[in-house]
Amino acid sequence: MEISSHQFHLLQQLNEQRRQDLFCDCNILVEGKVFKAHRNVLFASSGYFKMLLSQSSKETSQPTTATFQAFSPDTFTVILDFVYSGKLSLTGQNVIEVMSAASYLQMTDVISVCKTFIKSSLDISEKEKDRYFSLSDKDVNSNGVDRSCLYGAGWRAESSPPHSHLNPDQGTCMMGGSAWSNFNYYPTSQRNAQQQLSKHDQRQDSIKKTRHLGLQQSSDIPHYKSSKLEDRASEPAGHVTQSEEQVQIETEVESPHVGYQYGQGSDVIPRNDLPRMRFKCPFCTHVVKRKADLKRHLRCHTGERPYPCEACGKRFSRLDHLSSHFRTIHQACKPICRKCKRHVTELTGQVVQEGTRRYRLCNECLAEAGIDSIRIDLEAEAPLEFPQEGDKDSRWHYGEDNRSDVEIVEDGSTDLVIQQVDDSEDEADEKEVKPNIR
DNA sequence: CTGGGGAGGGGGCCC
DNA sequence: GGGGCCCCCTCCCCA
Repeated sequence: MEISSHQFHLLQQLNEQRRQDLFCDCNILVEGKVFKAHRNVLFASSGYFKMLLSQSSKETSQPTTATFQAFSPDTFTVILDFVYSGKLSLTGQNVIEVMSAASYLQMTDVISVCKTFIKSSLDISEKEKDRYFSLSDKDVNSNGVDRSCLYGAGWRAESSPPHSHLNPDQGTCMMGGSAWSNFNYYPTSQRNAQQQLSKHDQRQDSIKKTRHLGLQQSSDIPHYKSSKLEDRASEPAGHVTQSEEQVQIETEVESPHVGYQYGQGSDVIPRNDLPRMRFKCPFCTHVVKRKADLKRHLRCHTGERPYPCEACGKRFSRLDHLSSHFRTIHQACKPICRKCKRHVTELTGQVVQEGTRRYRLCNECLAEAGIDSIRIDLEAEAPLEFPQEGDKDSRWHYGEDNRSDVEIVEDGSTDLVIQQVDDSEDEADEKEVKPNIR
């Protein structure tokens, strides 16, 4: 006989012990803030802690201490609360950093829920947009539902409120009906709600001279910087609370006389232009016309890099960037001498290979560099091309398990190979060989 | 320290 | 919707 409430109560007790600092044998230091927890619980919840605690399990008499700089204490609070309660408090502001931290801590369930949260936000985004245009749904966000979103993955004994189920694998995984809706179309609402500025946003700032919103990003996503976090936090005047903003937003939604606010008032998109710009990024102020473009744009927030180079292992967020990288770095497609920049042909130049990198040199520069005497590696003369679909034996194939964010170090000193330039063949390769992207 | 060039990355848009 | 190209910008390395 199984008592279903036992697990829930057990976790509740553990959480209580944590709060009272009872039997806590692990200290987690996050940016100076100390969290106390139980090794057993952390071990069972996180692949990272499992590995960490396995290694330090011999010294059980000493409390284990783990230090993190990759995410903020607030983010770790969300994670730890989830570990001890099965409830994940996601909001539009924290979802990226929580997902990033979960990735760091190897908590696949949390990652999965975050992804669902993001995905669902897009759906909501689209629906809300439709509502915006029709202006027929006067109930939009008028129910006062908190915009933060609570995901429960575990033992919720209570009956579930009428929320939509997003992820069956997460147990009673729920999300507030109109959560995020306001993040999707009304940039003014994001100004104060979001805390950090992504590199993307910074760039937008510099390019378009519009003041964009920040996005909270984890510091372990290298190309995001949080340097403007403080700037955001100290932004003066005009600051309104989220609830105050919500009122403003609702006013904007419901009043046909109010124009579409974009940015901080400096850029106002006339309502007539709205139908052309349909998809609003939930994390920043970026608006695109096509859903596919938004999907692509979102990768700059999620850090997702689904396209690995099978030659060097470097990963890219976009197929065309991978393709460009492969042509430039591994195929020596440019008929330009790397040294003197002159145009070279198969007669006037040769391809030089350094590790996985290939480039062209004219005969003069080859002779000047004194590398014309190096033997020609016959194997390296095989055309360097994107492997065909299913070509698992390709020399450039990097198996799924071998994928790594760590760039493979090229050995340019010993593996220098020269081969004849054959422009026609390269061009043929370019046309015929398509990237092997999965 | 600075300027130039290569590579990566993001957006727009066409096919 | 995906693939791909073009354009532009930033970052980084190197001379």
